[in-house]
Amino acid sequence: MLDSVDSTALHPRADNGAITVQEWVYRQLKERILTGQFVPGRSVTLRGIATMLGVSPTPVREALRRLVSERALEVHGNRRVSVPKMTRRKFDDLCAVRVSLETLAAERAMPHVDADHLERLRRLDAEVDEAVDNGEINRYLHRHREFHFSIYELGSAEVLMPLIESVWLQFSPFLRLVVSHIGVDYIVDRHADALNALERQDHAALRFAIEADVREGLGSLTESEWRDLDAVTRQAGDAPAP
Amino acid sequence: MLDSVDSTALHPRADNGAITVQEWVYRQLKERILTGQFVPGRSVTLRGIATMLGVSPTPVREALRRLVSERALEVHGNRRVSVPKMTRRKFDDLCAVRVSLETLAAERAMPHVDADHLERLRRLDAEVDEAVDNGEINRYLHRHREFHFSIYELGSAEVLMPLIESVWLQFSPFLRLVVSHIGVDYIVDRHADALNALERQDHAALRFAIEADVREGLGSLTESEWRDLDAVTRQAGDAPAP
DNA sequence: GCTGCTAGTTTGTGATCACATTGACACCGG
DNA sequence: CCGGTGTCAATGTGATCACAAACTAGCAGC
Repeated sequence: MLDSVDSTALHPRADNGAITVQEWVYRQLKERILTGQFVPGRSVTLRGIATMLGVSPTPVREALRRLVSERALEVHGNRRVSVPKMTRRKFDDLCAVRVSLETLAAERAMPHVDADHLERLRRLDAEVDEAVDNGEINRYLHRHREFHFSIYELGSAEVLMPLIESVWLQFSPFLRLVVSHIGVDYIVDRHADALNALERQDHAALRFAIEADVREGLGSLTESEWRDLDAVTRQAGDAPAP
Repeated sequence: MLDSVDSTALHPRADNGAITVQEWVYRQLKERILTGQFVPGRSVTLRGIATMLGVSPTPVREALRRLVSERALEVHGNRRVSVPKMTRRKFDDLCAVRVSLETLAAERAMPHVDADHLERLRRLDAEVDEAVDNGEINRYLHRHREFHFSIYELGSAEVLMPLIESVWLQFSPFLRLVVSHIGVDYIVDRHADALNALERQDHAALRFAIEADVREGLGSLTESEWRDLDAVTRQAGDAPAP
């Protein structure tokens, strides 16, 4: 259990900042999913998580159900829950929804963006590029996510953000799988275009940049790469990503 | 408790079709929310639901958390959960997301629609009109929902449907409030246009019809109507809709 | 050698209990 | 008459327990 990753990951509830155990477990699992530490196909057991985090099964069950609701996990007929596997069909749907939702979110964020935000976004983008250059997968995934969400959260936090988060939760384990098996080198992004559009307040250009960023990011997986990934997920019964 | 509404609402788990109590509770509450039996602002207590449905608090808590995840309910700082109140801001966001998601879903459904589906949709639309003419609010809400979802479920069930459902869960209590306080007479829909576009396989016309249906449906609430609805929800501590 | 059955283990589910926190309401002092 | 305070009920939370279903493994029989 050498993968105790995050800031708030002290011991079970050492922090005690008016946060419930269930909420804590939920955030732990969500973070692990978003950073791809749960590989698609991996089955998640209730007592396993409970003992891993040092809590009772009750709050774990609630956290798992929340994640199932958000489509980050799925339940099978056996009542077992696991990280959903990716299919081409689902991948296409996710891309389409990402385009639809994230262009809308970006457009809505545009009026609220100011110089400080732009500066912050540029810094994040620079860190993304840096992570790509150095081949730092974890840092790339973190910054990439931070960049996108830093835009979207400006406009409409209440309605759009949860939906986009749900899509990312479905997307991320697969993304992690791809970048760790195919490499981070082929990653292309349109962050610079998006930032310029944001600065010029150009709605159309922003939409185009976001759409291109989503579509080109992983849209061009070849047939053989799909088969390769399929083979990887097939043997995934356990064991988190390296 | 004279509002035991639905088909599957026998006694607690008299059916026993390999369905968990938690799932049953979830569906019960979801149905009640979608049909507007929980008015915005109403606070929902755990033990209250538990005794109402004749089960223990445990599965109720899980069902509530699922609904919170789907934004059908919200938790306050007090840990109390309630049906969220609608704001103009949120309403606008919901409309924009509905347009974005549902036009996409309709477009994706188009290739899969055949004569049987069209016939079924026409029948549903006729029932919607009939319900409007007779002022049958409950029937209207049911058929209206059935009409839309019958289109969307054709195309992409896996990714899009849950998102659309989440939006409808946020939308429906308010919709019920509106039609029951302002009347069902002013309701306009573009179902006929959508059906024609579907038949002609006209993507652009379909998108336009869906967008118009969403935007015109409740988009034109006047200032005084908003105030009126606000006054209604303000006094909503308890008591389901009539 | 392979299939089918059976015992033991694992896992999810739900009820119950104990505890902490919140909210309500009456009471008391000003 | 009003505001503060103490008490009690109500509520959410989480651990534990008992039970049922599912999976595993081992053995017998064909």
